[in-house]
Amino acid sequence: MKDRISAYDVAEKAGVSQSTVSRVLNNYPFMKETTRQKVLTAIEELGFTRDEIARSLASKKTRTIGLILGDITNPFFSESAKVITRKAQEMDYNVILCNTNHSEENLNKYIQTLMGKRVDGIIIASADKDNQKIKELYDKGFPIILYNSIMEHDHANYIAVNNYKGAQLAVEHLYHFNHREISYIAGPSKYVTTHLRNLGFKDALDKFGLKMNEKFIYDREFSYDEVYLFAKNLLNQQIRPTSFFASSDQMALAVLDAAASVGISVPDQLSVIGFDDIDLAKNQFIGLTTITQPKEKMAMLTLEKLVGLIEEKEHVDAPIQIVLEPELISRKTTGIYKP
Amino acid sequence: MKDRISAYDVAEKAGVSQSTVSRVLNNYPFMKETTRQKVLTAIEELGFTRDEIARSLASKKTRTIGLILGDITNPFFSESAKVITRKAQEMDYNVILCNTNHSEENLNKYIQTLMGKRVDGIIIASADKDNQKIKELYDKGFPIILYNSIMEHDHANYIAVNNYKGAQLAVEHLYHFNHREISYIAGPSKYVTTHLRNLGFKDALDKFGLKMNEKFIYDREFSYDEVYLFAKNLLNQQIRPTSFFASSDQMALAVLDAAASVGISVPDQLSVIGFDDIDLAKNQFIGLTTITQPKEKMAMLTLEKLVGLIEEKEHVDAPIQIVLEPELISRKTTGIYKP
DNA sequence: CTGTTAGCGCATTCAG
DNA sequence: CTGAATGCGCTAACAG
Repeated sequence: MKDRISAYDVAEKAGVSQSTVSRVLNNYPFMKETTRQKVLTAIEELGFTRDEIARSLASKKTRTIGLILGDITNPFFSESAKVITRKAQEMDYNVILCNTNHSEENLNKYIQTLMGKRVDGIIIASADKDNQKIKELYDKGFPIILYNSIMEHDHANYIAVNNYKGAQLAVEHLYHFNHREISYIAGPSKYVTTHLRNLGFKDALDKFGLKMNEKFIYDREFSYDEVYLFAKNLLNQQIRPTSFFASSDQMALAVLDAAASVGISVPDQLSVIGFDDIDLAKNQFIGLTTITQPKEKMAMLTLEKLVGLIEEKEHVDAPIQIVLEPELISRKTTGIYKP
Repeated sequence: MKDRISAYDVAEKAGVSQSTVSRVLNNYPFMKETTRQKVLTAIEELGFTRDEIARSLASKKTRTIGLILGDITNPFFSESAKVITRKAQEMDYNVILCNTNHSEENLNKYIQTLMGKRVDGIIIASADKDNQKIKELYDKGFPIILYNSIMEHDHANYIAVNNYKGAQLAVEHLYHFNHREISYIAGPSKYVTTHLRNLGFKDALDKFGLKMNEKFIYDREFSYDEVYLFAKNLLNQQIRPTSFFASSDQMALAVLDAAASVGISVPDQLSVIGFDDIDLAKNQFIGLTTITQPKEKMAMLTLEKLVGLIEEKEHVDAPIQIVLEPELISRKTTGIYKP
């Protein structure tokens, strides 16, 4: 690889100073049009592109944001990431993608790395509720927003759905379909979002005078394989639930997988409801009943707010905390229970 | 935000020079252990983290690679991205994710941006077969590898499956299941990979003495909605195919969606086979018959080779061109055709 | 309107 | 084994 062409080379060729080159690169308005053109043609002829690294060092801005998420293969995350990266491109930002596999150790490591890379801001889509690094950054005034994640403490910006209500909607739906034995794939309560869903689930049960069967509750890690095994095992018991509420569509898919593996048909013998409304849920071959999260809107909002924090980080008086409303979409995987 | 702590601050606190701090940061071996400790504790106490931007400028390495792909919501890409990012983290590289939505304009823009950001290398997972920028970069000796993408010309490194054979396997399978009317969701021939699959498809047809019905071929963009509409329309005709071969599982899903929408049951009335073997294909609720790509292996290889190019880019004598073998996995969406 | 100058925070010679 | 000096390629005052 031959040596890079610098702004000095361009300056020399155009017969101007390097700072003039810098000015045209930055669209400085008060310039003689002829010199701008001279520089522009020199840039063209040399095939010059500016070194963003040097630019970042000098300007203290990288126009890069970090996006940390739990699992990019979960459509909820990839669909969100798609919106965020598109929007970012429109706003002239790049995104560094970090996949934690739901491990807090990875999360902290990635935060560290991203800070080292001097990103202008960070979006975190899977944060443990008591993570200290996030709190520290927030308190320092660093632009950081949680996407569908909430902290125990109030030291954070977040944009999320009303998870409590979402869970209630799910239980209501199942109850009205005559289900009394509901298995709940909750996920670990180290996330506030799942914690809130758990609360919503329990309160809804109470409301309908239903008792909770601890054996029907899965509260371990978000792992497709583990949930699959859990569901399969449950479905093989004498006394088994008539329905499942999974706190993500991905996990609902694992339940469907398990049901198919033991020959239980959905929705005739088992109802399944998810959470997220991933694109696949709409697929009529599957038709997953689920709770919508307004992903697109959430993702757009998150990026807009983040860029807002980055570009005018004066008034960080109150945290940004937005909660959107979920909705139930009934499709083919839930049906009326007939004993 | 208070001012950053620099290596000078650390140096001062430790009573050494900045270059010494730099040495411990870079694990320079020939140092007095006591000074190293002094520096280390100073770093600890100050909570110093080095500025990777400055480091990059000085060292001319960013330890960042660009990953350009067509659509992160297509599981084939997100599953590949997951492997690549994990592997990258292990090798101490970061990845900037770029989503082109299959537009060459975006592709070129992203390549430009990434070069500006001084990434050490680029992986491209959706490249138009005659893209000039890729050729230029390759010819300059810049580390760049195509992932499951091939160029018309030979100026490129790539790692891909034998797409030609994959398509043949699919047709063979369908043929042995008595299907004679096969619709093929090909995708645009601007990609060599799809072009090769098209060839494989046609040759297999010839081999079995089958005629190709042009109306059964979809050769436009990879768009879920368009494929859905195409398939739905076809399935509503008097004369309709008895089977579909889709050149990605994502598109196969669109076909299943369309079939469900018109009440055609799979595999009784219609067989569907995909390509990629995304995780979801294994889901027994769906059970998509498909052609495997050894994603994991391909992704690992790609990153290893790329890092190889980056870190020892002396012997770039011959291009890296690796072709892996696909395999057919028969599941539930294909069955024997009974007229 | 444009040139000069001084950093940005490190890595990297070169001395010692 | 360690310090001083220089520069990576650009931005951002400050002059003029």
